[in-house]
Amino acid sequence: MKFTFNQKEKLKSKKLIEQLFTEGKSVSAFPLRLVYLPTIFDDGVLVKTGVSVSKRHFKTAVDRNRIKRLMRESYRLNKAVHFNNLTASYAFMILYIGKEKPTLTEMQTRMKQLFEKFSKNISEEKN
RNA sequence: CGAGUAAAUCGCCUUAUCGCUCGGGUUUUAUAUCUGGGAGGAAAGUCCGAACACCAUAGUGCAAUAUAGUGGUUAAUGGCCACCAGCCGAAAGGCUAGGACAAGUGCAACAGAAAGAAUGUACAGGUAAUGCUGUAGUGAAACCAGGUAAACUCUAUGUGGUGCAAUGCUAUGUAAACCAGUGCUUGAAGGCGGCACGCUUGAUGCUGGAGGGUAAGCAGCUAAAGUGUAUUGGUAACAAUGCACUCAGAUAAAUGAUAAGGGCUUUUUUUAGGAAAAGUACAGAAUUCGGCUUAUAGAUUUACUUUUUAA
RNA sequence: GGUGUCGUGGCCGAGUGGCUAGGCUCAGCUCUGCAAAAGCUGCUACAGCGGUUCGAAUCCGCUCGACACCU
Repeated sequence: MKFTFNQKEKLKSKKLIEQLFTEGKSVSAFPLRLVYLPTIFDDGVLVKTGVSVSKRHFKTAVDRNRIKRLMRESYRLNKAVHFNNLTASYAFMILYIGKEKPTLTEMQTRMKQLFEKFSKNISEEKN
């Protein structure tokens, strides 16, 4: 896996997203929250991910864009380490539930914690 | 110099690494790689005006609604420009929904004799006599006429509706299926701007129930009332002509992240060199334009005013 | 992206341009041995900024916020 995050790796289908929120499970590492659901994709991509920030906590579009960009950036840099040995394929949605504007380093550490929690949950489910 | 007024402009830069997105080329159709482009003055609010698209855009009457000095400007406007008038300011200058109450209807709390079909206080003047006349007092407005239309209204001028989630095409699924009601020339239900008249379409229909599918792609989608500049006409808004340029097109939604260096501002320190710290606004395209309004750290330019105060 | 509706004390909610009703809550007092109930008294409001007007919650404009609808 490379440090990429292009169109194919983004979660775009409206239908899938609705299914994800109704049936999916979640892990959280404040201020992040990951909703996931095992899914099979037609185009052979292992993981599709979307990001989201609430309009309630951040009024202006500039702030929301900034946080989403940081989330995408930290996802891009950290996904290789954690998902290389993933067996099933998943749909992800990462939500920002905090109220303060984060920095990249904060975001990265939280993202790592989130993924560690996630892989722990997965292995427990198998056992 | 300070204080102020008006108009206009800019609103961080450079390099490297890792990414995102659109167009083009090569290779392959999984991709890989090369190359070019990639937020704003307000992209915002959606307050006006248009372009464009659809609604099968006959007509008459009644409603509804917008604007309001005069002239000009424009594709158009409720915008803009010039002039007049009124108000504010010492001035430069700013603000103004700025028609009509002698067409009709309404409204005017409290106070006051009295705010329209009702009557009189004090003082002064005057008379044969009397609110007959003036002043005071109340009030935003008062001696008999007025005020108020961002009150109804009248006058003049104008106005179809819905918005790119418009609209067209393709794909998937089944079902022109089932149940109940209603209707088929004795007319259900629509269309013609809101209502009425009138006109018109009209039956495999319309309404409800239960149930099924999609919620995806393409076009619309960016070369235009375009941008820059010069000249000419016009007091100006603006117009005409010449030359040059091509400048985002995403769709769970790209335009980013990090590092280093440099600008700029403030503070501290230092003896005029520098050093350190902090800060570097408002804010993110979504069919496209012309305005208006609102937010905005800081910087620059031009023109003008100057009562006071200092020189 | 577009269209529309609304904003009055802590909560609900009425209001012709002329002193912003009423109920619930809260606080104090009366009553009680103490509470509850009841009674009396009080507190806190027109989303913000301008304009029209003698006077604005009300009329007009702008701004802010909340909610609903259109695929």
